[in-house]
Amino acid sequence: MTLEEEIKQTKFKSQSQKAIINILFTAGWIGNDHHRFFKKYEISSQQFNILRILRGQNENPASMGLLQGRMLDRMSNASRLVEKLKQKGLVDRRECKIDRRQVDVSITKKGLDLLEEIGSKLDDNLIETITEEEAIALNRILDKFRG
Amino acid sequence: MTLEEEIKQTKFKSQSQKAIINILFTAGWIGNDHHRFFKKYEISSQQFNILRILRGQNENPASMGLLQGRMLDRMSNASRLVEKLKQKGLVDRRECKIDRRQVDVSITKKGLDLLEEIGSKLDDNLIETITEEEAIALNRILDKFRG
DNA sequence: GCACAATATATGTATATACATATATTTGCA
DNA sequence: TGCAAATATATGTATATACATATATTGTGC
Repeated sequence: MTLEEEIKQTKFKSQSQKAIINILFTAGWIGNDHHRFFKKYEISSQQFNILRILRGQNENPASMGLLQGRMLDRMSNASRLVEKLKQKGLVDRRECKIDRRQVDVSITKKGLDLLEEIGSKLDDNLIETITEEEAIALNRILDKFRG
Repeated sequence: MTLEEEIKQTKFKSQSQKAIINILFTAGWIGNDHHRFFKKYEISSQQFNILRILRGQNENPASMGLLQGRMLDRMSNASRLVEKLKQKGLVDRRECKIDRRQVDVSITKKGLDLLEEIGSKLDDNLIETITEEEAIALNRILDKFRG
């Protein structure tokens, strides 16, 4: 369905203005898909994002600041997400010995197992509707869009 | 900045997988911009969206169902957003005489004045970084992406 | 006409977010 | 060294969302 059909709006001031709305709408569409997918594993997509960043650290713990810098949705509340993950036993959080303001966050065996279980199912979930060339063009234009 | 620089991630399974992350990241980027913009007017972007839909109704009231169908972020809670707007005097909500399950929601003079005040400042806010041709390509690929 | 299904909206609960502010610790500089 | 500025994290508050459920009203098949 075209954007016009989806939100029943026919007039846009420009293709750029329409693109903005299209990006927001498509992100919501993907977000709903992810939300439903992760529900099976009792985590949110944001919590999954943190787990993946921690795995990428290869044994090195991450500080809250590092997590925030790599998260898709920036700003605040890495603390609260880490707290949720800790309650589920998926991460460890301990005081950083070198700088006691910081905390060392690391993924647990249970967290790694969960990531393993989820595996590639996430992306398999989305059928490939666009070609490699289109994906490359999309990435280029989005990067340019953000300036 | 490229997506890789923004989220400090260098490996993606495919251009499509990268595009998904890019769409989510860019939508968050736009969302932050909108959030800051609308703060000046003491409404949220979702509340603004509802006001704009109501203005598009040209005097005809809208039901909650109609609002939900046209919102960017679907599902539930049009009720709560309308309640917020009503408290600010920007919309009216009354029982629908024909079907008493429904409610007739309409924009007030104050609501129209606010939309007028915001005017075109919203889009002026975003500098045009991509060309018309790129915007057209972006819209086409996003529509195709959603299937 | 009436019982029951379908529809429209509202609300309770859990989650996530932005922003402001609070607290603890470290750094830097006179 | 001592003390203010900077930094890292945590938390309070308001907003928005998904989902489940509740309530009121309308439609339908018998």
